[in-house]
Amino acid sequence: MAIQPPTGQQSSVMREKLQQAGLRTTKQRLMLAHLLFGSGNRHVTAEILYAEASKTGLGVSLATIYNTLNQFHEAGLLREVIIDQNRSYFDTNLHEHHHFFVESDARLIDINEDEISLGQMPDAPDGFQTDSIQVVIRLKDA
Amino acid sequence: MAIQPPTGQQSSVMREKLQQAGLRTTKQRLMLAHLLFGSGNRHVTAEILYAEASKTGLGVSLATIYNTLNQFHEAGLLREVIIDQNRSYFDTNLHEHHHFFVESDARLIDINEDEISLGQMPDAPDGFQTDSIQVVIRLKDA
DNA sequence: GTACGTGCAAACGTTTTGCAGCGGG
DNA sequence: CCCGCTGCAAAACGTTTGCACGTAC
Repeated sequence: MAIQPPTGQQSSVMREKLQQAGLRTTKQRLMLAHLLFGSGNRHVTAEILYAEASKTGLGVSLATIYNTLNQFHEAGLLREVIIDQNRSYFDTNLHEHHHFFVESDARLIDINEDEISLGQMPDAPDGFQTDSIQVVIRLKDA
Repeated sequence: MAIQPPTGQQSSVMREKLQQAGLRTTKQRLMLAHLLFGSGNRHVTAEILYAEASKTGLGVSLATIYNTLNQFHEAGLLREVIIDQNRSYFDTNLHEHHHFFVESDARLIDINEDEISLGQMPDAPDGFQTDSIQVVIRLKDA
C-alpha cells in the first residue's frame, strides 16, 4: 500500500466520493468532505462549517463554503433541512428522517426512526406528486 | 345605529379584534386586519400583503407590513409557518394543522384535518418540552 | 399631552454573483 | 492546455432598525 498523502488516510475515500458525484477533487472540497462525512451524521450551517474549516491549515472563503454546500446538495451528497428562517441547515444523513429543533440554541437533533411513525398521510392534490414529507418537532426548554 | 365610517362595515369587528389583542387601532392595522381576516384562512408573505395593501387607497410602507405581521404574530393573531428559506409565511388559521408546499410556485395549501393523522410521536428529550409539531409535504408537478 | 405607530432610508445578516487568477484532469 | 474552481469584493435579498413626524387614546 502506498504512503498516504499528508491530508490523511481518509483522502482516498473522500476522493472517490467526490468523483462518483462528478465533482473535481480540489483541496478545499476534500477538506470540507472530510469535515462533513468523516465522523457520522452531522447537521451544519455555512457558518459552522466555515468556522471549522478556518481552523484547519487550508484557507477557505465563505463563498466557497456556500458554493460547496450547494454543489454537494445538488450532487445528492447532502439534504437541505428548512427549519430556521435565519440560516440554512444541511444534513449528511440522506435517509428520509425527521427532526427535533431546539429553538433556544438553533440546534437540530435527529429523531430516531423507531420512535416515530406517521399515521395516514394525504395524497398529493391533482396535478402534483409528493416530493418529501418532513416532520419537525420544535422544542422549548422545560 | 351610527353611520359607518368609510373604511367599511367590518371596521368594528376588526377594531374589537385589535383591541382584544392589546393593539392600537390605527388606519393601517385596521386595513391589514381586514385583508388578513376578512375572508377565511389565508397564507401570506410580507410581499403579498404589501401588494394587496398598496392597491387600497391607504398608503402603507413595507416596514409597517413587517412590523404589523410581527406584532400580530406576537399577539397571537397569526401563526408563522417556516417552510421556505427565502420568505416568511404567516397563517391566519390558528389551529395546529399541516401543509402542502408547492415548490414550483412557493404556494402553501392547508392539509384537511381528516386527511392526515399522526402515528407515534417521540417524547421530547430530557430537559425539553414539545412546543409544536409541524408536518410539511413538499409537492412537485406531476 | 404623551406614548406608541408610521414612513423613510439606512443598516443588517445571509446568501449569491462577477471576475481575475489558480490548478485539476 | 483548458475548463472548472477559488477567493475576494460587491451586490442582492428579505428583514429590521433609528429617527422625525403623526396620531390614538
